[in-house]
Amino acid sequence: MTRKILVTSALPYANGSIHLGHLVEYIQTDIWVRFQKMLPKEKVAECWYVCADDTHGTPIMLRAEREGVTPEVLIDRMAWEHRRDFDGFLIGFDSYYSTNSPENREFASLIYQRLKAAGLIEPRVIEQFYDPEKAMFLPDRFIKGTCPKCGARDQYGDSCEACGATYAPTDLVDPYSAVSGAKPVRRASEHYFFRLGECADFLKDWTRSGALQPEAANKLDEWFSAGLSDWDISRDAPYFGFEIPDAPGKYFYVWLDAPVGYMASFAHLAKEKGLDFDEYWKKDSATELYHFIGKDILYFHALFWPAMLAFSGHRTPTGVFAHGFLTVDGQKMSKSRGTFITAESYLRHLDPEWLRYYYAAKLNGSMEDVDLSLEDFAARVNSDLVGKYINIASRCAGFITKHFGGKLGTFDHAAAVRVEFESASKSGGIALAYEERDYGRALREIMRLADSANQYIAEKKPWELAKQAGREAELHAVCTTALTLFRDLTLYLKPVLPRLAEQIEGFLNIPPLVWADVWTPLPVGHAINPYQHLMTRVDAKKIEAMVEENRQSLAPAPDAHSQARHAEHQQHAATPSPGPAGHPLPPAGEGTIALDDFAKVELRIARIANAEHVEGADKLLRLTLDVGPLGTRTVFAGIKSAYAPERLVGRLTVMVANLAPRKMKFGLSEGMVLAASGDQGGPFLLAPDDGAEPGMRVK
RNA sequence: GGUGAUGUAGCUCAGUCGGUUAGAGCGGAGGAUUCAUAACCCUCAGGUCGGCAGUUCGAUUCUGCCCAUCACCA
Repeated sequence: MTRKILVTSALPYANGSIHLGHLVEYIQTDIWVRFQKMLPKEKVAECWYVCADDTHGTPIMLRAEREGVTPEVLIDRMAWEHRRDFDGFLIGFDSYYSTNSPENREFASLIYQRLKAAGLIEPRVIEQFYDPEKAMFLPDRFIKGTCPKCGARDQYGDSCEACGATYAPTDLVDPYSAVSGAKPVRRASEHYFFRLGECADFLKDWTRSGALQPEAANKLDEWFSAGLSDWDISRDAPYFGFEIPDAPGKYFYVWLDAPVGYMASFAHLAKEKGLDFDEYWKKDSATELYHFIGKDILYFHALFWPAMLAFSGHRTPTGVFAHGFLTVDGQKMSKSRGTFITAESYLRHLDPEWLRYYYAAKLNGSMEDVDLSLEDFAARVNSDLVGKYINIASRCAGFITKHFGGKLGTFDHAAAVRVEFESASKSGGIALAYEERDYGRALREIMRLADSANQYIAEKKPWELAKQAGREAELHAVCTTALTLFRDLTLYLKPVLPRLAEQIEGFLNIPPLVWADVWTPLPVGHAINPYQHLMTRVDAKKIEAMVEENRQSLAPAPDAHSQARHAEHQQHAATPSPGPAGHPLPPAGEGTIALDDFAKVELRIARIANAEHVEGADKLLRLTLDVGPLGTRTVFAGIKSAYAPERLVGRLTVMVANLAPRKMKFGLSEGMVLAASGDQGGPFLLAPDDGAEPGMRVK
């Protein structure tokens, strides 16, 4: 039977940059998809890989507000960044879309309405903390206070980092809003609940359908025996998301519409490619649907999501594949240790295929955590890829070019190594390992073959044959055979190393390699291109430089969840108040920064609408800045020594609009104005040329 | 605290549906070689298979307890 497959990776939240933890999943998924796409059409007719940015929720709303932009502007920028990072790591999405899309609104609403019609949505009044100053309800992570158990101050609303206790935000002693600092009040509001408990029988069956890894199924059993609680799927305005049909002021909780993004992204692809959406999503669809996720979001994908799908008349996932977290050198990723490494930063220093290979070598399809040991990483890439695999081509190609005009000869059928390669091909063990997501096993097998190929060369000693007259045919055959073996190894490695494989296809002058069941030598007389270096070794100094660049001694930022994705978790991960999370400082001690680094500073033209002395401050003036469409900001500027307030009112200057607000003795400062100073005096405020308008971006 | 996972050579990991000498790669030691970006090839390292107890003719592999690490507790 011909398979049609749809694959997803979890949607990264538009509140942070992609880092090496995220990449475990995207690389794992991408390898699997690339493998499927290499299979013959009779086996796998289609395999589509879709993903999207997860864009809704309170953290996005507040961050956008803090940066003085609309949420749409923020998520556009993040989507652009995410795409750039994924491209850099050769993640081959067929569609990368957004949950803030018309398709997503449509599907989320449809699913909701069907669940409602099925009697699975129940309104219920609940009491929550409300920030009277910001006029909004506060998610748990935006409430801080003193731990009721151990008395530690400034703990989050759901758990204490000091003693590990978990509790409800209402248990906190002296709670305050992390958004405004105000004391929250309790306020009642009607929420909509998805009656998950009603779906228990269905879910128990689905769990046993083989869609889950054994460890995951065990986990679900725990949840079943604890009893399934209903799920709060609505949030009150203000909220960045989709308003619930027929419920003004109520919005879908971001986690409701996030997985629906899989459908939206596929719908977007289907429209572009002329695919039949319903063939993939209708009830009892014959196609296969797989979700790659981190184990942290198993609850959403193994309970809520299948239930949402099933009870809204859709198909359910064929498989949910959960992976573990990433650790670096055996520990959680840490900003202070410099191991919280962003994708962007990695790419500035190192080759993406090195990481793809290393992760693949460590992945085995289970939920175990994956450790990136930086020392092991370099050793492994250097010895396996460069020393072992690439070396095969490097040591043989020269003879073909020099002695035989770049043309291949006959294949050495008598070689013992041939039997090994042939049986590896016939057994299908490598393919099975890929299919089962046990890439570590696949690579061990491939490297074992690479060892055999090197042994073959060592045994035949082509360099000696080359010196002996009359043995040209033998030399020709040995090198031809070795390059054929190299071609096979490349085929096997192609899902992991797509770019390198493409280069090698060019070098060997062959069409793109696909997964062939029967292993055949390259034809006699086939011309190859001269060998050029295919891969360099990892330089430990570059790793050090990368780690150094990511080290942030300041910002005692919470280490957070290494994998944190999606709103729920980002709420835990992100520092709600000051400081955009996930943005490394520019490289310290290096003379230059990348354009991207500069682009993070949002400079805007501001009109000084008012300026006044600050009571009790020697150096500060309180400026009220008109930033055009961004509204007005209060900024405290240390320019009192050089400017009388009345001289400033009405003039234009330049401000940093996305600087984290800073609480000062005299009030909140929401940015800074730019001024020059030096030995000759100052400060001197910057001013734009005529024509600049308040709110314009300075670039 | 509850639950789950993990704990095998210096490092990163396989493996054992209980059974004579527990494996690989890397690192390290020695040798060989020079085709290959010092790569490759051969040999070696002798690790109480986290600890304790139990089941068994026999356990690293099963059971229980303990310790350590990690994660989850919606």
